[in-house]
Amino acid sequence: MHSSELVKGTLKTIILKLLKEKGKMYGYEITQCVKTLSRESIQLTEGALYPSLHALELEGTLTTESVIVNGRARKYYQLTPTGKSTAVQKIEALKSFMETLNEILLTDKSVLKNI
Amino acid sequence: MHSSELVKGTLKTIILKLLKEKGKMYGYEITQCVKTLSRESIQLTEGALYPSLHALELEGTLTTESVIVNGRARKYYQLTPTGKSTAVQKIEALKSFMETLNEILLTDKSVLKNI
DNA sequence: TATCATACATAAGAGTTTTAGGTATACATT
DNA sequence: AATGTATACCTAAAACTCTTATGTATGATA
Repeated sequence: MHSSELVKGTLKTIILKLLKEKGKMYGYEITQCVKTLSRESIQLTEGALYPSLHALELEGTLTTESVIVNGRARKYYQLTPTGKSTAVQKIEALKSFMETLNEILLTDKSVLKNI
Repeated sequence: MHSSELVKGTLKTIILKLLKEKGKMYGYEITQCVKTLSRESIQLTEGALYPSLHALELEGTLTTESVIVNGRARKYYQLTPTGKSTAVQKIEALKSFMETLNEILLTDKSVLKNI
């Protein structure tokens, strides 16, 4: 299981990535999807997920649509047009950050000697 | 410049990685080293760095040694024996998390359809 | 004699997550 | 019939960490 410390900074980007690919998803579906994709190593908590979704909605990144399926309420989230470009930007920013991190993690003693 | 949101979760691991490679470093040196290694894209703030260093010291991960160099005080930090294994674990955990993230970021519509 | 770089540090406020709890339906098992 | 599990939403207090702003001080440079 990955530490929640690490997941924190990437939560919004993960949500945006999934919505970008899938079109629309509901909260519970997002938790299950992340769980499956991460091979059970990321378990989003609802206390973190829902406030994030609501914040993204307030920012204008997402819109919602409530429907009843099998007698239960579901709230689908999908990207707005501006939300789509936000998603692209956030995803690129994360990739870029990961490249930087990789360089740091590959740094060894001999490289550091010259800095 | 990478968003501080992303740096947050990885700050301690970055510190531990540098100390593991370099043996001992002082606070200001860490900020400059990260700045250089990241090609100016990560600028650690002192308000985040020092509390983290102090926390790591309290946890028993680091020990400190104060010295005067060129008339100015410096406080060197280095890993304790347990700190070394903490560092190795944290670094491995970060690598593992990055692999998981990569898988998520590479996921496309067709893969999600089957989940 | 300013100003920049070096070097440490902290505190109030801001922001996010954790933890714990609440509500509710459908379905399978005991 | 009752219980448990999975589905599905949500929030609030407390905990945690960072940002922002500030403070102290020395050395070098313009």
